[in-house]
Amino acid sequence: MSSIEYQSIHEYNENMPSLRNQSRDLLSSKNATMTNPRLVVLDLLLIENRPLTIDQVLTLSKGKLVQSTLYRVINDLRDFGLITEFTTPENTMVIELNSEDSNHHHHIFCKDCGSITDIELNEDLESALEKEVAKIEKYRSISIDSHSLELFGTCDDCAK
Amino acid sequence: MSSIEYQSIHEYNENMPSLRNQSRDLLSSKNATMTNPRLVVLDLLLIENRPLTIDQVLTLSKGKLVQSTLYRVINDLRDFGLITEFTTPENTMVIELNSEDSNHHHHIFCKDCGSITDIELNEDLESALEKEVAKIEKYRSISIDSHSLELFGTCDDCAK
DNA sequence: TATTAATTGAGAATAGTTCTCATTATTAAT
DNA sequence: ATTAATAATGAGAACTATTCTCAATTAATA
Repeated sequence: MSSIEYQSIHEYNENMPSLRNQSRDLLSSKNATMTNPRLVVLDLLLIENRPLTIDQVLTLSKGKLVQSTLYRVINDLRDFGLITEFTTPENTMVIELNSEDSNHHHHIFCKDCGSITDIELNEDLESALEKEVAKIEKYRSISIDSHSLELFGTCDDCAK
Repeated sequence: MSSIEYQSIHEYNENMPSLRNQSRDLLSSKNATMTNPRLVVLDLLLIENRPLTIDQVLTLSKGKLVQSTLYRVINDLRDFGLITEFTTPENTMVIELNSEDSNHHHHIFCKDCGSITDIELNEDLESALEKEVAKIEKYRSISIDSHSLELFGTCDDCAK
């Protein structure tokens, strides 16, 4: 994986009032204790606005996070319902903010640089998919809670 | 995960001539050296006819496989193109036979017992999906090699 | 059957994640 | 504001899944 993923166009520090307030709001909406590591993780997810791997979070936070704390904080934030956790095809853990307005979406994985991009299917296809899932449920007498479409390929930057 | 996954209705042993011959044929079709661990893994995938986790393979092989050898054999068989490797939502490695006649398919994961079931989408939906993927490729200027739909839920047995 | 090349078995090494527990920070109540 | 009670952190140990190492074994080739 190239190092491009570890760079950010944003210069993050903890003195960005509106950012920090958004993170505070997220924690207080869940009645969660407001601690620094939690705020740092939320700040990063808010400012980057994309799924991040553990390594990316550690790198982007520039030594402000202890690894064991990060893992614990991720589990906490997931339990609060603030983030979602998933893994790449190469089995790397990725976290993503559950924003209020974010619709159901899927992911594209670039096999070269490891970047992960959110995509939404067009409405017709998504509803066709849901109908098909309903059919499968009925036909197999199983109950399906959720589905996820993963696309694997090469992103534009890496194709060059 | 319940232990039901580790049981099999098949009584496997190495003296099943047609089974063993199928495994031999698979290896020779790839000009691969014919060793016992490789044959045991292929035998199991053939007789079980479903995706298997590492633990399932170890258990079903009843001590005939050494763990480090199993991992190496899995990598070999994958490199030969005989099996495919993927992971469950809980990050467990799963292997599956690449049978000649197996079409493109997807997986249902039961979150209770961990069973994995193959499904095929109906043709119309699969082709709609492919068209949508082509659109995404064009629109995002990326190239997509493959896609996978994962369904998460509870299987009939576990729903009881 | 002998020689060469490939694979195995057993355990050590590694990487990713979770656990432990004493210390520190946060919250709630005064 | 201060204090007491509760919760979370930091640092490293422990654990788990996977890969690596290498001498011994097995398979393929001539």
